[in-house]
Amino acid sequence: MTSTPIPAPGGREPGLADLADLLHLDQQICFSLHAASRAFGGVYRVLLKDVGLTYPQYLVMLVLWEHGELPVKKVGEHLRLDSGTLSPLLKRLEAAGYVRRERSAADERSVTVRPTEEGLALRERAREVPLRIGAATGFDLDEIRDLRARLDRLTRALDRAARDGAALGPV
Amino acid sequence: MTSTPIPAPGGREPGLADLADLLHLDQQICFSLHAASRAFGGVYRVLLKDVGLTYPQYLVMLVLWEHGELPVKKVGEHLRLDSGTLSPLLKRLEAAGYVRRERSAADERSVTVRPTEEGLALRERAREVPLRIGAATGFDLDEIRDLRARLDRLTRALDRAARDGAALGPV
DNA sequence: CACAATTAAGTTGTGCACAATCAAATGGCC
DNA sequence: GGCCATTTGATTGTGCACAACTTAATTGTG
Repeated sequence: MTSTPIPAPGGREPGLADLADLLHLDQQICFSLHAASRAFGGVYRVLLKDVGLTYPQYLVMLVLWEHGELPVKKVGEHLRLDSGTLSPLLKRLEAAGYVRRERSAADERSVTVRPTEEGLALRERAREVPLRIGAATGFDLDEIRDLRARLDRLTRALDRAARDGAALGPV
Repeated sequence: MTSTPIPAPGGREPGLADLADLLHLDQQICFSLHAASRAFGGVYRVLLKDVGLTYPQYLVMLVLWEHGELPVKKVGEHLRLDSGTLSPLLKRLEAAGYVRRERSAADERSVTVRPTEEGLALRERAREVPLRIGAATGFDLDEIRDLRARLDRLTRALDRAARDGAALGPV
């Protein structure tokens, strides 16, 4: 199939001004996202310093607090991270005493990650983090919900595009 | 000042359900952003592979294509990156032949980054990237604009919170 | 049972992000 | 001029993200 640069959902043909705009907006939407993600990282870094976790480690602990005990594979599915990222991260969490990793008896390929007592206790110390993050955003609940929905839709579209590469092929 | 966990802009007192919700939404908004940012990275990785740039390198080249020649400091201001990130990145771009770095004669502390002919030629090869990214998002121009505005507002709020730490202090 | 294909983790290598630190150059101020 | 704070990059160290590869265990199939 040949290129349809932007399949305008409204069915409207983009004019020249829109196209010129897009060449900038492209830069800006990805950059805005990148910047927002790093800004979040900065706030989490401050908040989690006392707790003793990095932001990705915090995400892993959130998953474990909720599910209690999971194979590495499942943790990766929840967070969309692969073993190349999780293996060293989990080792650091284990070295810090927050989780234990054990080979599954049922399936020797699988490694089960389980929060320790200390890891569970960490939940208390991180209890206030969500509210402070919420306050730092300056967004109210509805705005957060709405933004989250848009981002998730965006992620699904991007994942789809990257997977089947349909929109990415030669123009 | 004491804590006002979420200063609801609507003036509405958040109920218990909202608060419980927030403890999850917090996780979800930061995670959604994180995921969207990485999803973008994946699409850019595919698109830029042929061009021979990583996504952050592409951002630097965008800045240089637009401004022609800048001190490292200015590049960092445009992208919110510090020298610890830019120095090795720029060295890789120089090794690839896309930029040249020269000490400024006027101020020996400053290093000027200038795209080479090859670096400028790269612009042609990256010309279609924005449209393909736009197509991959599945968003139309208005949606992109709107999302960008929200993200920028979020980034400003988070930066402010991280800087003066007002919202981050002990509750 | 034997053997190929698949799956789960781990390992290695590259690159980005950022804190902390350092060195050199500059500019203001007495 | 001499001194000190500031500015600008570079360097070092830690950690995340991901591609490519390896190893070991499991599953499927003839």
